[in-house]
Amino acid sequence: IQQVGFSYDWEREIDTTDPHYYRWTQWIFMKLFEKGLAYESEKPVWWCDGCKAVLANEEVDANGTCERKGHKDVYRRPLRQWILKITAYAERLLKDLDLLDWSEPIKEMQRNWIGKSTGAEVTFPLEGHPRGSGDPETGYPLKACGNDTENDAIRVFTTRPDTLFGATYMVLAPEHAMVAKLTTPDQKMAVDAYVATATHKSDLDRTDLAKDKTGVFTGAYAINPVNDKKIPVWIADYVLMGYGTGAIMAVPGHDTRDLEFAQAYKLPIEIVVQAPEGKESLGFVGDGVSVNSGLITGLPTPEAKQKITKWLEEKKIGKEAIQYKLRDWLFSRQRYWGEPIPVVHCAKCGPVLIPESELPLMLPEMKDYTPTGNAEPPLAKAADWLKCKCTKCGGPAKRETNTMPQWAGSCWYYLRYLDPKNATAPIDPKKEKYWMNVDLYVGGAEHAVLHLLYARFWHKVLYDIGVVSTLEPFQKLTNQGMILGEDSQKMSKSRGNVVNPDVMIAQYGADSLRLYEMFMGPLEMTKPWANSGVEGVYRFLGKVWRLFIDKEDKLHPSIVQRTPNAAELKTLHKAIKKVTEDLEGLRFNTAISALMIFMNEIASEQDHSREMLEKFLLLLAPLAPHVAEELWQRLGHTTTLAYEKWPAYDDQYLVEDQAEMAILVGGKVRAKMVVSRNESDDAIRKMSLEHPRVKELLVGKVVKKVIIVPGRTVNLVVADA
RNA sequence: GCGGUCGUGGCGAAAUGGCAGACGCGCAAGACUUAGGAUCUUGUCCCGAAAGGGGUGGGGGUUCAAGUCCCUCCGGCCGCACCA
Repeated sequence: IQQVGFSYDWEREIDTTDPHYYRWTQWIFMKLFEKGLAYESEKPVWWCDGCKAVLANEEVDANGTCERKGHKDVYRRPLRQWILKITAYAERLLKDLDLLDWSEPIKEMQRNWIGKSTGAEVTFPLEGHPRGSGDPETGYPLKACGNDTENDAIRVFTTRPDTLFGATYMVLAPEHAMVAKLTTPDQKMAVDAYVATATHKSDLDRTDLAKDKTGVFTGAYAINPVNDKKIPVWIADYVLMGYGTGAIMAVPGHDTRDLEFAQAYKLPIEIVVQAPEGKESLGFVGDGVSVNSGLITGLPTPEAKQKITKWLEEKKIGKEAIQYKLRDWLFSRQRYWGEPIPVVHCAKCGPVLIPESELPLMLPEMKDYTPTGNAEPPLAKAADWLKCKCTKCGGPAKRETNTMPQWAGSCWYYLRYLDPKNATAPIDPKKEKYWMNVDLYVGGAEHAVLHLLYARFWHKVLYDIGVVSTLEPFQKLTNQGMILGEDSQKMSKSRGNVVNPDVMIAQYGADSLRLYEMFMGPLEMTKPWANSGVEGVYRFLGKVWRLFIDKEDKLHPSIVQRTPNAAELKTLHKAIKKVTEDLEGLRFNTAISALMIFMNEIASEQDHSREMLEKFLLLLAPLAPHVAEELWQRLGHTTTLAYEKWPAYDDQYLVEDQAEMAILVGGKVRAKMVVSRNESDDAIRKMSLEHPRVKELLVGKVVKKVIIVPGRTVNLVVADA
């Protein structure tokens, strides 16, 4: 049986400074590059003028303050970066979630993060570029695309093509490449000023929903292709460059944001969807019936969407389209520590991979690997290392100075862990086949999106190039809940509520700490720490110890060689069954409580069967391994209990001869009776009706029905006579 | 705003739709002790002397039976957040 459990503590499981680990991580990058899944692009990074350094996202707080030194002068600055094209795998990452045994909330988080929307792309010609000025074949301006300044049309994405007739204006993101081209001379000053402020705003300012929407008219007009109406083109920062085409058709009648904007700037608003009975049509964003909408008037929203999309396709001015919220993955860091990216830059050939024979490419030894003071990464200071030859043309070239993020190693450590010393391949295919995929992955919910999405992406790429044989890396995923401080707040140094495990171990031992963490409550639940709780499980372990060991530190004389009696067997097998099933389901808290019940039940016995106590130790072992192992040895065993067979339970010992049943009259517990196990339903019915207390209650009533739940309850359904 | 999740004693929590509060903490009383912050025993949801009654965030519903299923409202936590 393969039971591989992993937790996200990978830097302890893998030697991250191992040159071979560098080699294969870089090798995977090369495969990504070869497949066109790694590309360079200008992307903004946080720059702190005070530190004179690039900051990581987590080093900038919500107000745009540098968390290192508290500098206020942090802003976005575009930088050449390596990007991985995770969006090319968006559909597979979404679809294959169905193959996984993960909790629904985590799957849902990934689905939201990937954010698939189905709708349509529609091309809006610009005024002054009539039909025919674009593509000669279609007779329509098709040269419409987000960043193409040769456009004579604007392309938008919408999930509501059925509201096209209500599109009364258009909005471009301030960064949209068409802005400069479109803007009329008299609007240029206003537009330039708006664009300048927008780029200096922090993301937080821009996405603050509480703030009023702002924007500027460009002076240009577009034509709504469904009704040939002339509509103004605006720019506004509520439209994001990073999603869709960076441009929208605004339908103020049926989009909350567009409505807000239209009201602020007195733009026309048209109602094109009739809301259902009792709801206001203005601002209605749900499904209704199309009105004032030409060929789709009278159709319910879903059908209207279909029909208008088909019409757009026929006219070659639009088509069905899918958009994802998922963005490509910014993969480079301006840090020293990290795997160097195995690329050289040649003036003639551009970015080129180094030869595979040169792997691993290690970091150069540097006296000073602090930031350079400009946006260049620290490696830019390693002059000798930097100089190299172009792989393609042999001419002079420079090494890439960005390094990989920590995510790189964490994306495939679970594979390398199975074959950590392999120098000729990332992993031996035989080992991969034997072990993969990971049966159980335990980690915090903080990895729900980033790590678990990145690792799945790499895994799928490795699948495509034949390195792994499974579509997904982690079959079952469980998120352990966070343990809060005793004040029910997140543990943090600043709150001073951090519980140090070393202190706990020194005071109570590792088994007590471990046992308490499992006993606190369900694994996946957030729960507060309580020192008194540790005390409780510590006492339990003390009780166990004293059961085996007497005051002279010798094996307790009450442990004798004898067959357990029926009562003991019942106690034992009850515990075996419960612990076995609970461990399977990761319900450690109730497994431990079953062991406590076992202890309570045998507490009053004069002597104990050795055989029974040995089985008990085996049950305890996974939960408190040190104590269990020590007692195992004290019993005279010379080998570890780790390799002993897990005890099996036998249902025959669990059968109760008698059961106490509750008698319910009209749904309320009114009496109790003891019945033997094999009593027939008829007999039970008779006994319950003859119970003196029940007889009293039944005066003036008739019993209409009797429902018997074996061994538990008898419910007498009554009515007035 | 959207998505998710959770509301049960003084506290952490149990409970295939079938006797709510298992187990542990805390508390109380007792035992053993020179002593106990060690250990053991007993008790501990609320009202009530008892008989009995009430009780799983509020309200409604389904069911012979609801902590559990459905609707609705309130509150906490987590994630995303102007995603067109």
